[in-house]
Amino acid sequence: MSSHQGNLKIYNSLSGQKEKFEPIHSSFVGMYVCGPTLYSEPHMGNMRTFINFDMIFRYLLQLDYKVKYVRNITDAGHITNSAGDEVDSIGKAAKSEKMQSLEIVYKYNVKFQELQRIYNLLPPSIEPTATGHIQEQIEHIEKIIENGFAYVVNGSVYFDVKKYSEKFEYGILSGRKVDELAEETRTLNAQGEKRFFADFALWKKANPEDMQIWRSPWGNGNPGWHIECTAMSTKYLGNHFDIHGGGMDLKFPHHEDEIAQNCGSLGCTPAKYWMHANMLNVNGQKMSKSLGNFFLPKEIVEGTTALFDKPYSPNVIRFFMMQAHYRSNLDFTQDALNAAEKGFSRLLDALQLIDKLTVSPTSSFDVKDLITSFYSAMDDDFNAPILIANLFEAAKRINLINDGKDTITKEDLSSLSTEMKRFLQDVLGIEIGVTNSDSKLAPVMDLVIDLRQQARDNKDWTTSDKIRDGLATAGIVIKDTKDGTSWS
RNA sequence: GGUCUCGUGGCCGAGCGGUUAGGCACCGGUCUGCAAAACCGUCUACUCCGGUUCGAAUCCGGACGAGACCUCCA
Repeated sequence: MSSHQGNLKIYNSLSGQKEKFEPIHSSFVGMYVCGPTLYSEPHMGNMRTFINFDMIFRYLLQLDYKVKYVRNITDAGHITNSAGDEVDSIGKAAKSEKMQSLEIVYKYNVKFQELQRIYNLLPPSIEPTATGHIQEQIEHIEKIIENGFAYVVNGSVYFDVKKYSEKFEYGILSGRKVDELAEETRTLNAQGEKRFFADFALWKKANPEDMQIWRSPWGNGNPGWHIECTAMSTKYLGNHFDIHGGGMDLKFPHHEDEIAQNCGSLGCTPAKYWMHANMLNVNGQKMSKSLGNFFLPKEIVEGTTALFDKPYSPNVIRFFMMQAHYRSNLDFTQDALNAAEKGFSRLLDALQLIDKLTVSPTSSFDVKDLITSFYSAMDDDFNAPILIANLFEAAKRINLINDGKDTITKEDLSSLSTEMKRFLQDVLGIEIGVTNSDSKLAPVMDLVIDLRQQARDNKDWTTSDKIRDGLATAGIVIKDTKDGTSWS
């Protein structure tokens, strides 16, 4: 049991408050996060959510919790929305790309896995798929019908929100009231087979043109959108588990309906803590596929988006994202990215310096206090921006020690070094110590720098400046320091 | 139309009753053959109007502005 356990507070969307984190089974944590629907390549906004939950996963591990992290893959198209329109995103993609549905999913899953590697996401404990759990979904639906909270119409099954509301409270997560829902809705869409407009599909009868069809007690069809998460979360984490996460936009209706399904089937809410990560904005507006204002996580790394005139490393992007709280909106702009890039390299420079520092018999500042501040930042609802601010404070101290204006003991130095690296690398998931020096170029550069140094020793400024300017044209920057010349 | 969130210095972004958040840029300094880089220092803001309070960016009310959800969405 880590001494740092027990201080964590989490903002629970269900209560709207920060709550002390107390796992259901002492040091075990069950966490379920809604993953992507793989009908296309996940965009940067999608990635932000996964990166944020990766950070949360990492910190929980750091606190020595035994975490079971389940993140699903939606590989079944959902053919209805409450408006009654037919929207099967995967089927649509399959048709337009002339592939089978699972081929589409496989194709984009390969890309998604690659993105996870690029952005240094830890693999979840398990990534279950919707199509692999059709049986479990059917069983849940049967139980809901049995409990009287769903009805069958013409081969489809709908959740009965009115019946449910007699015993449970529909809308506890999103704050919506069933009686008000009717007036709230801008346009009352065709209810079709539904008894009440707020009812939602648990199972939908197949259309002849559907590409994926499953057999069920109600005939051939497809599962509804929400039931897959209920089936998979309870299968792998139990009826009631610790954390359920996802993007803010899933709060309603998806998470609300998950709660209803869980209560309707098992009599209890699925999760103790609900966490919602906020959206990524582009020019103040939510990045989304439908708005078309998105770019892909690979494009920004390769520098191929029109939005930015240069590529950024995945580390810089992660660092940039971690400078904003997971519950806040974040605007992606070139200026902000450049600022993050500079700040990040400042932090890296300090970390490179840390192992070269000379130690003293005493420390001139409270190192333990500084380290504690790393933990308390993260304990306060995963406040990564504060953590980073504290890391910069540490970086400043390192520089001051280097300048002889601060002192540190051997013991303090070693724990500061360990903790800084731990938080940057293991908690924030940002790789440090990456050198981009080309192995073939390095000896050439050594030679060039040596020649320039000779010229400088001879006070031949014309030659030395010519070398410096020439390299600059080639994109190589020469840095003269006290300890010699370096390049990048 | 309904529900909700938010409006912080040139930019990004924390804080949410009393303390310098932090980063980037600017400016000053150190270093340097000159530069660049690096490091140190400085810069003290909270949309507006009322109210509560000894004290408000932080709480309450109002105005204006922005965004999210209500339809597939991370």
